[in-house]
Amino acid sequence: MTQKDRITPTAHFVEKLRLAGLRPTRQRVAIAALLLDGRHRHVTADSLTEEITNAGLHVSGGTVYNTLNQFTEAGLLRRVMVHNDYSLFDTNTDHHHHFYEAENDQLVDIPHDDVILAQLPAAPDGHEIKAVDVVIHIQSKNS
Amino acid sequence: MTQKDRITPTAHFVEKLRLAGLRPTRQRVAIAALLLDGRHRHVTADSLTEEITNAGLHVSGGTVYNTLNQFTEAGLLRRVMVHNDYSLFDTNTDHHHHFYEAENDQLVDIPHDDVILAQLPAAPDGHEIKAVDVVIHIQSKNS
DNA sequence: TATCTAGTTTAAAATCATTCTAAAGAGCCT
DNA sequence: AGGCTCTTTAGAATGATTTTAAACTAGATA
Repeated sequence: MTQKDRITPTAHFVEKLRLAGLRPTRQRVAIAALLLDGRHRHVTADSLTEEITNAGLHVSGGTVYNTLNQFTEAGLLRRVMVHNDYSLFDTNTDHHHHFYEAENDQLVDIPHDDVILAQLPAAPDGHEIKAVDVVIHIQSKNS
Repeated sequence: MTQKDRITPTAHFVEKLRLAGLRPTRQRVAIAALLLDGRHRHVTADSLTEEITNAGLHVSGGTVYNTLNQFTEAGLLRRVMVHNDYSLFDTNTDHHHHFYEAENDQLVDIPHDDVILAQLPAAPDGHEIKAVDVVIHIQSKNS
């Protein structure tokens, strides 16, 4: 297969990584191709490793973690806090919030037009707001 | 010292635990006396263990964790999600939110009169809202 | 008050996500 | 190609939390 056959050419991700100040290694390009294709989803180190394996590739565990952290630091991913059991990464870095259903350990995006924050409190003296994380915990009605 | 000398008599916590459906064991009463005295603060399993030690008592690590979880389940404490490194428990179970300063790993309550949520989105079909967690990440301006 | 039993506590081992380590490998500039 | 630095790797280490199996206790009952 030629490069032309791909929807998103490798060169695109190489460029994206360079812009983020990350050297485009084979591993990082592969992970970028899986995660930074514009689709919005939530991954864990584990689920990503599985995807990599399913794609017939191999990236060591340590590198998966490093890459996830580097991508987050570079603003290519967003870390979502829902519990202390493991880290969740969101490929949607736009400002948005989540519903979290503990029963199934399921995270769902809140439609962005469902305005939530009408007003933010002022940050304490000498500080500025960096990010706002809203997690609405939900449960099935029959419980 | 007599029971009368104490600000909050042990009987009060024994009752509180009974109401929560928890057998008032020596360990649980001790922890309740430390955490459920009405003061608002944030503790970790570690900081609580330290407090217990400073009070001249001893409760095993496993029990500290169990108790923290049971109190949370019973609604006597609230678990706050700020990072994946360890669990934080809030003795203030009222509806309120937090500022989180990653630099110093510091959690600060948002004054309850600083209204944030003007409107909540509807929960997905068949679900209801159990809790809303808002964490505003802040950082010092000179960085 | 002595006895019983289910619920608790204990110390220690086990778990598990994540980070660290030291050595081998790969971009990339000249 | 040579070389220098950044990366990756497998495996060991870390650290918070949970689990284990045995010892203990609250509270009910006789």
